[in-house]
Amino acid sequence: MPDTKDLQQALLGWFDAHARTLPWRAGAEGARDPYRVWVSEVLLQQTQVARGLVYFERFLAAFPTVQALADAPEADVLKAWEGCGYYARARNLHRAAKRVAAQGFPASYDAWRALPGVGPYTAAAVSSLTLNEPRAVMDGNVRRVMARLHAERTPTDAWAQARADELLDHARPGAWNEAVMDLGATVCIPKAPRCGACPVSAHCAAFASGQPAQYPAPKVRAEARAVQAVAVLIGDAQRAYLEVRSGRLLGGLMGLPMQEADGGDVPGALAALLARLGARDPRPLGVVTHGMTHRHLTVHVYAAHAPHALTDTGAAALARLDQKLLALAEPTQGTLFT
DNA sequence: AAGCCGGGGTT
DNA sequence: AACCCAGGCTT
Repeated sequence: MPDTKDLQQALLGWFDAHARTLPWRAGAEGARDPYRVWVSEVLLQQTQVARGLVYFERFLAAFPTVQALADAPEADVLKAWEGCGYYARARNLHRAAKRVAAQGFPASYDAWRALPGVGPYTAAAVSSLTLNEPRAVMDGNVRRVMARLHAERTPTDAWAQARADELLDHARPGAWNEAVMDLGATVCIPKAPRCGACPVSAHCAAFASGQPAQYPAPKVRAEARAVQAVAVLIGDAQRAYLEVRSGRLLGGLMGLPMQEADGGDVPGALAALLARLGARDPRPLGVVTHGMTHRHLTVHVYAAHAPHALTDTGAAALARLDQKLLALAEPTQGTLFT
């Protein structure tokens, strides 16, 4: 591509003037603190920067070093991750920290890629930012920027990675990667790109087309499945019987006993759940709806009695779903507005 | 290649 | 309420 040098110079010049100041960007370019960069990149998978900032500070306060993380019980790690979602990220980060604490930080892209929870994106980010290794990151921001530069409506992963590889500035790979992602996050945004503020609009085929937001075409998404379930509260909002969730959904976190209602058979699911718990005297508390990417949960919550040990709910790592379920049990303090 | 895994923001 | 966003792992 003839104008690659111009494009690189324009974008890096913009980045040098407008880079976001973020707590994981401390340290020399190409030689950043690997622990902070790694934690931030895992945290920022599927999480926007504004929200990631809160979790980053909380996580670093709880586990200031990779050794501290490796030494912590998994329950403590999940507690620090509570509410952030995709909890496999936290469990993989914890497993990987044990390896890093024993063997030292990986010294290459390939070594990073071998850690659990580190895929092509995270390995490229960490190896470029901390080792100055020339690896082009490819995430949602980069895919969108590449699609627009080339006016490509349907960029595949392989195509976008190849375009990112072509443009990578090998002299400053870390800064380049941050620059492309900052551009995608703050200027080349999905809905209404701010082309007037873009340092590379002169190189952009989508801008030239006059319809930059048409690139890339929106992805077809699977419809969320509606799921009915019942949950049983034994105890109250502060102390309740909690189970460790197993399986893929919210696995590893604590939560109220819950039972999916196959075919929408809520009474049947309630009966089955009460029988499993040896619980009696069910009393309806309310209904909670909770959206997750691939399903829309409607949970019918009942209070009941059973001889089970109660747990301090404030100390357990709970998903947002369970925080909503427990909120139904809060004592009614509603005299102010009645 | 396709489906699964949370949660929050915007409209 | 409906829609948008999105990396890694599993199958």
